[in-house]
Amino acid sequence: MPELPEVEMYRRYFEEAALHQKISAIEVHHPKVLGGQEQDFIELLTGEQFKSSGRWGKNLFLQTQNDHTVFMHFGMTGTLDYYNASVETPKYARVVFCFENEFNLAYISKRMFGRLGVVSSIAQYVASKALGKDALDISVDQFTEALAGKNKNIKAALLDQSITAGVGNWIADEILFQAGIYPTSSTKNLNSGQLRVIYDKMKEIMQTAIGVEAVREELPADYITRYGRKITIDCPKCKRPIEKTEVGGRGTYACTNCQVVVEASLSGRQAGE
DNA sequence: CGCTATGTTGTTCC
DNA sequence: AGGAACAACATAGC
Repeated sequence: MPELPEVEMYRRYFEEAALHQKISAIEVHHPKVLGGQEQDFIELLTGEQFKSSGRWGKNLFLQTQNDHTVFMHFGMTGTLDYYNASVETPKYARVVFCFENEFNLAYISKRMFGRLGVVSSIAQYVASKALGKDALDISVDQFTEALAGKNKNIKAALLDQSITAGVGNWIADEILFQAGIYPTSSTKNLNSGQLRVIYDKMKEIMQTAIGVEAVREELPADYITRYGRKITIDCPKCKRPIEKTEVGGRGTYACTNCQVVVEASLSGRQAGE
């Protein structure tokens, strides 16, 4: 379920569980998630110890004492599991790090959309994927600059990892709901005040989600993503039904009453600019 | 059976 | 050039 807050939880879980232990073996149950890197991956990492971790957007990085960096992207259905080697390997475990203490760390990917591998540095990976700044690190000026000159709907822009990294489909909906802006509004029509609100909500929602350890049911009562998609809810603010549409090819939830479609201003220049 | 799904990438068309 | 639309990837659940 990994958007930025979930991946941050995975990072903390990893830090508490699996640092400073020698990797005695690596089991590759499904080579495809390594993207053809299987031999290098095993050779470079066997015998190493993880000493630190990092995160950039939805990507997790595990770094060894000899400065090898393992990247992990989880697709739609990935997670980590640290477990005693004496118990059964978890279902959908694709790559398993076996440590000398008889515990294993499994990279799990049910739908096989996730990928992992070894790179020389976080910076190298970020550059190769052309990722924008992490959604928790980006400044409002950098956010505004990254959107400058774009003409795409704001929801697609938020999901664009090259603009800012870490926003997924649910958080994009939540940001725009909390900001009161309809998802199809074009970035070119948003003024600096509106961009500021979107930026502030993005940070606030990320931090709130991390604060509840990414447990959806513990999100604030006025969040539309609190119950997931199985429960049809009414708008927490105006009580009218939440609309389900498709924007940018993704299922999209919004309130047509509380979220305004921002149109081009007739004057050609907007107030406050 | 048909449809949808917390994501990314590549193609094609405009 | 940039953006939209769409398919592909693999699997489960409704």
